[in-house]
Amino acid sequence: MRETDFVSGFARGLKVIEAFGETRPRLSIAEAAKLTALDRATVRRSLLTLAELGYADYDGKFFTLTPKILRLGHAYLAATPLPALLQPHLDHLSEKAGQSASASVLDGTEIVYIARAAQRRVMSINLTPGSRLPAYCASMGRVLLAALAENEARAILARSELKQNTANTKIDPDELIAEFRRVRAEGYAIIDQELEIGLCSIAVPIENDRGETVAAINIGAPAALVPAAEMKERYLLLLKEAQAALRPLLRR
Amino acid sequence: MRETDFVSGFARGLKVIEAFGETRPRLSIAEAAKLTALDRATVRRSLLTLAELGYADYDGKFFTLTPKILRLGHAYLAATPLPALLQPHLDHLSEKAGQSASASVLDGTEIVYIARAAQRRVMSINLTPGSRLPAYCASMGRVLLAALAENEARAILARSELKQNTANTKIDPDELIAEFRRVRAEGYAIIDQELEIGLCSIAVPIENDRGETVAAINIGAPAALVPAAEMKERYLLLLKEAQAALRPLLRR
DNA sequence: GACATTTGTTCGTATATCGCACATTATGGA
DNA sequence: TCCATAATGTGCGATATACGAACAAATGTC
Repeated sequence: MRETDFVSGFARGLKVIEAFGETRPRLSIAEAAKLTALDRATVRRSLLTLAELGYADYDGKFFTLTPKILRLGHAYLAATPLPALLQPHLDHLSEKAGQSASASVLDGTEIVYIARAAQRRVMSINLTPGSRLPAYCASMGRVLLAALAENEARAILARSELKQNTANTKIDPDELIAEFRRVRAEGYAIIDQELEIGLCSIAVPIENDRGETVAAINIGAPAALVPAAEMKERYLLLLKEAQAALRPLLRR
Repeated sequence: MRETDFVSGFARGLKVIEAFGETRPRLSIAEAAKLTALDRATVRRSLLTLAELGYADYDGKFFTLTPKILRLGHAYLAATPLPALLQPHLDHLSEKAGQSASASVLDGTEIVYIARAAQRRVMSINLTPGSRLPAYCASMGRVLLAALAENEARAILARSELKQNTANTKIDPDELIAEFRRVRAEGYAIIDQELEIGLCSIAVPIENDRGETVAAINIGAPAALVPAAEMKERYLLLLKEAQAALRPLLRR
């Protein structure tokens, strides 16, 4: 790609959108400039452009995103066949297991939920398509990282903020790499309260007809009801059935 | 706003992202140019920029969006307090009613789902935060349109593609405006299979402490189990309780 | 296999954007 | 109330981008 094939104004604008995050519903021009490390004048132009197009509101002081911004992310969910293909299988899994079932893909150091069939809430946070969790301590993340070449997985771990969420959380890269080997060999990953106390989950990879891992699906359950030791016997077969049913549907 | 406070390169790029839709998971440069009515050279630069930043993949022929694009929409859901405030109430509603409960806001002629507590699937389509439905034939849409000044509501109807989805669908603007008056007077809207055969729903507005309508919540049920005539007596009180509980929480 | 058509890429130039420095307007504390 | 500080708004030169057209490559058609 040549230098001139890059529209820096566009890239800057996207960076500004992403500056709106967790604890930042409203941003002033100066705040957005600090967060993005862009010039104030540039950020101001981007924000005014967003407002002009209806993607943001401006009260003269603060900018807030409008729901119109959801069109951008939704373009992916609507355009990609994967979520729609997975959804009925998640519904079925969720009903059979009586627990929540989800699907996700890898994006950098995080997993991104692309479909979900929820039962009663068990996690403290609300997961919806688009939600993100750190890959290293999530069952689907383990499966997706295990599918990579070992040096790639190690590189992602190196970029991850390995945080001790609970007493169970594994944060030693070597230990994690060893776990990835086990996941590759046995075809599933189980998480026992490494992300949040009280939550267990089991995940398997979803492969296309060439055997390439394109996503992961999981079932999550309260540790009080389903101890980690029972996850495998209760849910692995169900997950494997979905995995087998999906493989021929995923061409290319 | 001055002419030079608008970054057209950014606006063009956003238009390109939105070109990826329902039946268009993969776009060539020429296709994207047609859809956006932009010059091929311009679209090419935007797409290459997206690819460079990891928001799109490029195989030399077609571009596809990557899950990274979900960060943009998710910035809104994470940044806005409304979805998080509504979610526990939707969970409660859903459990009490044994049906799906949702919340949405208005964006142009459409409602946008911002939170949802789903039970068994009843609709043919899968609704998640970010999903859109035409406002004129959805219960939450009726509530949100009814909250506007009548000329504004009429303007939105004029821009809407009023489609006869089922035999029940109301598509006459005057009839719809009359229905909005009833909704304003009585404080709720009921849809009896106007969007899809077999689906009924009832919605109420969510107001902030100043009485401004900021969202709508609803309960949807299969018509076979809950006839439209029973929706009110079964669910209106539950919805009103949630409405009352939320009002003092929504400041500003 | 040659022609017509579509698609992708490159190039020069007119034009719009960027970042800086400065002007102006809010904000907050004594 | 005043001043200090920070935030926002603006004009301008240097620079980067968009446009349209022309060219190259691929695709489809007969």
